[in-house]
Amino acid sequence: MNSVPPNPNSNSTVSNGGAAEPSAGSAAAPSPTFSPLYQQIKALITQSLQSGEWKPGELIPSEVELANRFKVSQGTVRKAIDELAAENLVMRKQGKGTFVSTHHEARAHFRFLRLMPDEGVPHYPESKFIEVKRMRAPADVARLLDLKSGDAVIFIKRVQSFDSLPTIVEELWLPGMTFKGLTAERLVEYKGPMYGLFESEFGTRMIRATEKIRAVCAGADDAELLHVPVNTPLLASERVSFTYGDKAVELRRGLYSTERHHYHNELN
Amino acid sequence: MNSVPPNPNSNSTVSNGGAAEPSAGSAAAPSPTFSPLYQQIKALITQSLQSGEWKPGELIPSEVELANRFKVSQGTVRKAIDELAAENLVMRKQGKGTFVSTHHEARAHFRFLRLMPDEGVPHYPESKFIEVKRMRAPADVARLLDLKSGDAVIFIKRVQSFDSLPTIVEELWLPGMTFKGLTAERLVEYKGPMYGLFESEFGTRMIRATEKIRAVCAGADDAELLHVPVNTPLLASERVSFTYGDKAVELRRGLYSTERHHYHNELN
DNA sequence: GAGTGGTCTAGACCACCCG
DNA sequence: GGGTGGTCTAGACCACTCG
Repeated sequence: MNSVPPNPNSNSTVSNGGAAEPSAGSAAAPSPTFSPLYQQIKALITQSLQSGEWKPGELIPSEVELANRFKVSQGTVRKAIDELAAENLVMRKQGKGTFVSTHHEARAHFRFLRLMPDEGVPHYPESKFIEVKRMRAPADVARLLDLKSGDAVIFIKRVQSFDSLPTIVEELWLPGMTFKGLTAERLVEYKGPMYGLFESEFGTRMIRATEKIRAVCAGADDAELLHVPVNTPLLASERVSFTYGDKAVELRRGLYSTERHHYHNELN
Repeated sequence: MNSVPPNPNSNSTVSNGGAAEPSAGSAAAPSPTFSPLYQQIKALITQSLQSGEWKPGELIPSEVELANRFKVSQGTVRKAIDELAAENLVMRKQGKGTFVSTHHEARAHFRFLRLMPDEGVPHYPESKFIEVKRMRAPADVARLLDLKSGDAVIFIKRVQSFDSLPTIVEELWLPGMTFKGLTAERLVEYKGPMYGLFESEFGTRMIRATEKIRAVCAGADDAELLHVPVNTPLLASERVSFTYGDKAVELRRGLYSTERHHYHNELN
């Protein structure tokens, strides 16, 4: 019994401190910056996602294939993919394979849209665009998007309606660099969530976002757009969305009418 | 090579459809209700948590010990504990062991309190209790807490202040059954988050919650309590909190002043 | 039946903590 | 130095999908 091969830590493309030489038992400090193998694999897979080697909606190579490619065991790439799945970058489907997540799916639509109807089933709103223009980033926008004040940004203002009832008025700022060529026409003709368009047309996938929410009173303009009396209380949300590498690529300020809807949240 | 023992699926306390008999290869349908071993282990561990065999803050048995107890491999209990840790029921500490999570820790305090200061570091507010009484559950409260209308509930109203500035006014309803003996005195003298008291004194641990958020205008009473003008816009939150077994054990309705604070959320 | 993800095991070794 | 969680491997088998 117990005659397993010495497990030479399978040298490979990736490693920690030392290059190879796993033989002796007491040499080389345990590497001050220790990073597990599966984290390195995860980073490599993430790179392939970011670079577009595997596009949203597509099937990525199987676990065994990736294990061979990276010269590690299947269990290790498995753990890497587990984390990517937990972060919604990838979706596993037993018997079929692992797919790159996409914002073109019913499942993804309510990951960022948290406004739910008080009654009835959630559904996606229709958009009406009020304004789309290129401009220079104001100081506050520049700061949140990690740009320089005065850098080119695209500004979008729209109203979203559920069952023809205007409920959300939103202003968006996007880095001009990243969204070169985004036009009002393209926005209007596009059906489905805006993040789907960003992903398909500009190769920019929203990964996560942070949101700050307040209560405010409706001003005259917004009251008119939302068909509510002036001074109606509204939810005000400020959202910054991030793509790969924690890069901020969208600032979105929304006003939500909460007459027939509420902001839904799960605390875990 | 390749002379591993036949892996008799190690019969055990737990199992799926068939009792044992893992020998033949083609008998017994693959059990219509298949539940992985690690899920069964997870359920068993959860039972021990719920029953109080291991109390909040305490060390639970080591992975190898649990593996022996349940007659499974360490890897299997590991996967079970992984999920419990992901659900915040348990906390792993390398080199020390696995501990039952508790609401008495700085880490846990902001899991349910999402109101953050616009500037400065988050800290926990001071409470001032306005009212504590036993009453019969109104219909809407009964429905949300899964009680019968008229069942005994405890009603609590309090104001919470950050740096002596009143910011939150909250009304809570708790099932009288679960929180027998909860008094105003006990609440007042207790320092720290209320969920800590619930856990220590009543053996009821809050696991998760759902929240619905709206914008409203301050009425006269609430405006006075929060030191804001009447009709100031406020965030209104309705939270239902759950303990083990998805049992609702708290209804909390809060009004938040968002002059100097905001509701913070992460979208993943 | 072949391929993919999902489960389970057994064993080795590593990083971390503490007495 | 011994215990605990954390990583990694290798291999077997299961559940699911699809042609």
